[in-house]
Amino acid sequence: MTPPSFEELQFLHANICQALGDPKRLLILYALHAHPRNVTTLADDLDMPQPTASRHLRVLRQRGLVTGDRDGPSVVYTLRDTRIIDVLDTMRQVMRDVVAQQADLVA
Amino acid sequence: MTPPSFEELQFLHANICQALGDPKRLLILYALHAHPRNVTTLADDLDMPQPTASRHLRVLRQRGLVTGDRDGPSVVYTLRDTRIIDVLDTMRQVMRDVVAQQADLVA
DNA sequence: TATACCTATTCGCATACGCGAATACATGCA
DNA sequence: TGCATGTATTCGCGTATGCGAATAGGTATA
Repeated sequence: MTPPSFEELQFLHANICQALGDPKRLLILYALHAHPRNVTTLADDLDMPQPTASRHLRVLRQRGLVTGDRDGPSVVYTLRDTRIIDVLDTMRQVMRDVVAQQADLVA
Repeated sequence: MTPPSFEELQFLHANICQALGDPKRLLILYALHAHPRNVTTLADDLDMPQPTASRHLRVLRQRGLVTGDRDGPSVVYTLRDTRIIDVLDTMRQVMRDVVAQQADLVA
């Protein structure tokens, strides 16, 4: 993959990185990866107020990371691209390695 | 990989995601991936003030994404884990696909 | 239309973040 | 010890972001 220009990195930040910039949104992404849900159910499952979940879902939807399909009175939200989960899992592994390496320095 | 708890996601956010939360830091990571550099050279190459580069490097260093090794009067910064670049490249591809899909909706 | 349910938005506030400018700190050499 | 080079930090400011609370909007059914 060719190295990105600063303009592309600005887009990347605005469209993806910024969306990953809140732990509750990460939690929502993993939850929707487990299975799609509407806002009320999601908010209840994740123990957060419905407006909070709705606001976070808007951020994720505007950036195309989740889709919302109306089903009668409710809107079912779905994770659009599972590569996002791959990305987050890789980050988790990197984080673990970093922590392990820092622990070695102390030992 | 087992699903993460909210606590782990808070750590992930604080240690990795937050570090990727500025386009200039993404630029720095790609630049150091190309080859290690000291702060002054990096700032000059990326056309940003030296204190700005130093501040961003501190964020990346504190989270273990880059390392700084002193070499005489200067400190050479190196990307610690190239999986970070893999992660960013995957994000770029996801972004491109999202944009392409949005373009299809208009066409 | 009226009602109930689900979803989205607005407002005010507090917090967090990045920057420019200036400056302090550290290292190596004469 | 001075001096030059390179690095890191502090301060004040403006901006961005998330939240709680309240409320507005939208959809289906009677």
